[in-house]
Amino acid sequence: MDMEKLVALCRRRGFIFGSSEIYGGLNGFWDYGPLGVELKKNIKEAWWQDMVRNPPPGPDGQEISMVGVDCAIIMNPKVWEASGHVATFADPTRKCPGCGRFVRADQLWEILAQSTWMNSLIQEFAPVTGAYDSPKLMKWAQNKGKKLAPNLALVRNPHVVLAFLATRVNGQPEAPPDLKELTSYLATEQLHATGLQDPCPECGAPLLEAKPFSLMFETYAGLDKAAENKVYLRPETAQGIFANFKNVLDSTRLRLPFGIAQIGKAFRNEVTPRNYTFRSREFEQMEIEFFCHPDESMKWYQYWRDVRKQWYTKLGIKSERLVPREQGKEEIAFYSIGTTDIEYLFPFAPKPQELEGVAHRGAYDLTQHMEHSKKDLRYFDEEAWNALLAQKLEPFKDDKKRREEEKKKLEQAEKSKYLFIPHVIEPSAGADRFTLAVLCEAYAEDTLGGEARTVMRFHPRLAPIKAAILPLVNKEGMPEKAHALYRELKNEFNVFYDDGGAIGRRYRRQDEAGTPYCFTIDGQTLQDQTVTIRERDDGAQRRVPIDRVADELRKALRPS
RNA sequence: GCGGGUGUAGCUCAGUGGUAGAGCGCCACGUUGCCAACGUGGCUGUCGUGGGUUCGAGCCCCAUCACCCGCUCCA
Repeated sequence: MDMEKLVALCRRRGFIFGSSEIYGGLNGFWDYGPLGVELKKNIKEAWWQDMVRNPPPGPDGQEISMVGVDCAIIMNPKVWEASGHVATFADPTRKCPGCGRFVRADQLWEILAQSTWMNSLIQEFAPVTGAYDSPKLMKWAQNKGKKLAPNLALVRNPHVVLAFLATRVNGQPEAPPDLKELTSYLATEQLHATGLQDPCPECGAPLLEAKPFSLMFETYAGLDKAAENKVYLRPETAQGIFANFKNVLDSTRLRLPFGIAQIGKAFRNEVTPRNYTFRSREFEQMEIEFFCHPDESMKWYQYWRDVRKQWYTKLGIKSERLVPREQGKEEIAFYSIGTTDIEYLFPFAPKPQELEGVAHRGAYDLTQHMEHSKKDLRYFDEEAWNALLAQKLEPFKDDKKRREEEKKKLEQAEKSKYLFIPHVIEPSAGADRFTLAVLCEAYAEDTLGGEARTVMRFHPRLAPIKAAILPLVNKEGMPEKAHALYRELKNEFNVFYDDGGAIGRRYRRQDEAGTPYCFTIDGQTLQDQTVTIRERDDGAQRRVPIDRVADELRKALRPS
């Protein structure tokens, strides 16, 4: 499938526009048009219905407790210190003017030690003493260096660089330069103008000064744009859930295990927004934090991994394009016990791309918030504790004094085992990413009755328009009859009335919008009260009594 | 940020210095009997933006902006 064709259709039919397009747009931001907003709304509603209001039974067939929240986008900035976002999203980063790469300032030397050109260069030095000789370095600069580190000062201007280095070595023979200093000399072309410089691990060019490169959008709460008023637009919705963990517990009578869900916007100042809406700077997440006992967490991790994959399949994503992938050790977050990415093979990328991450986050988040907020976020398993008490105290039920003694003993010895920080399973899905996957998956070109057509094969639950109501021709009372049906269905469904142009053209228009059904009122309708149902996917037609039409739609739109 | 590409009607594009065009779409009227029918009429442009060269610039030159494609991040 050709991505450009999809983008063109989305624009032409009003699914997706570039944000603020009349001013030339804004990179990384997108608007949903009349059809797009319905599609995305249907996706979010399907998720809410299937995950929050009616999640599938648990691993042992039990009911799952799920509730929702809707938190503010802007939170107390301490939330982001606790979550680790301020630290990991705002590391001092140095940019390379040569190749444009960003390098974490604090890891520069570790990264350099692994770089290709550095490893090649280092072989030119004597292994133990670190001594060097100029002709060897000159030779390296003129051969290997040209390929491996084209922007390195030593490569660009070897005579000058080696002269500087010689001056340094001869000037202080009692204190020879260490490898770090040596490398800096080799990266410096104009010592007196710039001072010693640090090379880019990729191309060797002198790196610019370190700057905090924050992926979080910043703004100010209040009129005074002072540092103490700085706040962030949330980079994920999850932290609102963790911050409200205790509120939800205290206000709902929920017991472990249970989940809290949230759908909402999140913002990341991505370096490179790309691939249509796939990597946007403003996007919407559908997140669950499922809290459970540490001993049961693996069971729940597997449960959510399977439930989430099945959900996508159920809504029409073909299984061969949808792949769960267990993250490897090198990419997994340090606090995570296991993470599965559910990926979709988009037309724009050779490899499947992440739609959702199902992460086992252990007790990391609640522990962090406990430390930073100084609030006790532990969970006391009262039921289990009471059950234990009842069992252990049973022999002493007639001896009140003895019972109290035993109870005290038990409390000292056992009670702490029932007080713990829950573990968390986090299925975190991208609403815009799934919307894009649905669009890609739905797009099809086929022939119908010998004519080529473009059709969006959305699952009926997701289709922006559920049905079109069409009078076959605009006479003999057909428009009136059709309009009455339209008025009735409109109470319950998003339906569309169209009497413009020939019937064939109207069918094709609905095909491009992905409308699964067309109800056509014709001459026969006026006699026997039946209408034609025309199916989007194959153009097949059948007659149905006009008062059964709403039932047909209801049946097609039922979740399971 | 860096490199490469693109920018003319809603869309796809033509227009190599001399009056801005075509097809599709869209709108109106007529027609209509199940798959992008037909007829008639109509709307649509700071030729991305700013400057320069020229008697004259959509076209040549400079600058600038936006978007697209490739490089470290991620839902």
